[in-house]
Amino acid sequence: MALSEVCNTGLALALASHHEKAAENHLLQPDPQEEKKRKKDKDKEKEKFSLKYDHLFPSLTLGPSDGTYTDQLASEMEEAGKVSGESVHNLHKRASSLSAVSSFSNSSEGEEVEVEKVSSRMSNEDEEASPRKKLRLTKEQSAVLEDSFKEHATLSPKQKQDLSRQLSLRPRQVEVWFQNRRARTKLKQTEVDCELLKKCCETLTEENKRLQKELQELKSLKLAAPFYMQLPAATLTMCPSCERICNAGDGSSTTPFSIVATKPHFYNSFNHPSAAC
DNA sequence: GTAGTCAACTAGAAGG
DNA sequence: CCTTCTAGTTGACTAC
Repeated sequence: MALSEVCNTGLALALASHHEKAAENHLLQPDPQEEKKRKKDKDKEKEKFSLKYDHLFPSLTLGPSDGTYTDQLASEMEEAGKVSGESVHNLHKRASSLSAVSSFSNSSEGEEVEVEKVSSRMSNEDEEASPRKKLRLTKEQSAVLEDSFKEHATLSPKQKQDLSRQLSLRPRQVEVWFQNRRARTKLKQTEVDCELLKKCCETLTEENKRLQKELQELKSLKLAAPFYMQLPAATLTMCPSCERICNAGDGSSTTPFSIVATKPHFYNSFNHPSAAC
């Protein structure tokens, strides 16, 4: 989008309006450089994570132990809940209160390892005992989610189920990932829009300065040569963009700046923000 | 120590 | 009423 287009829209940015959602996906393909950096960081992170927690995996992989399978339980209960009409949220709470275990996977050299860890989804009374731990999605999980997000920024229940199965995540985790991803996308778009507005503002400020200067010049010209004063005021107007004097009755302007030239003479801070600068 | 990132959470609105 | 969404927040973790 050209800067001039932004400016000509009256600077009105309907951020994240529904009709923009589709466009967002195209606008916000991850910056390759940033993506590289992120990958690098994630690799580092993964390596460290593996080193840090690998020793825990065997004991954590044991599954139900004293806690049963919260993930499966939650998912199964979620499925059942759809039938019975019970809220998923409550089901997760119930599942979590039954067992403080959730699963995540960590890949090591392409090998997917299923682990169980202390759940981040605790009931209030459990929270004190074991505070939530940070779950990091693996590179593969993130990649699959990203791919899916590129196709659809929102999830259908079926897609959610499919992804959760494919990635060994709870449907809720997939859902949350998409929510956060949309939020990040929107934030990024807002930043881009802010930059555009900033540039637009700078341009308009410059234009305003130029016009002020021009006005001063014209005033001094008027004092020096009062020729124009002798003509009826209503017949003369100054076109601020093409820097020439023209007749107000003559609508056939040939200036390339037709927008400015056709409605040039009334500036206010509403439709010309720079005038307020 | 602190700023940044991100998964997970909550509250409230919208839509069915 | 339930589900799903956004906006804002929290807390774990990392990099500097």
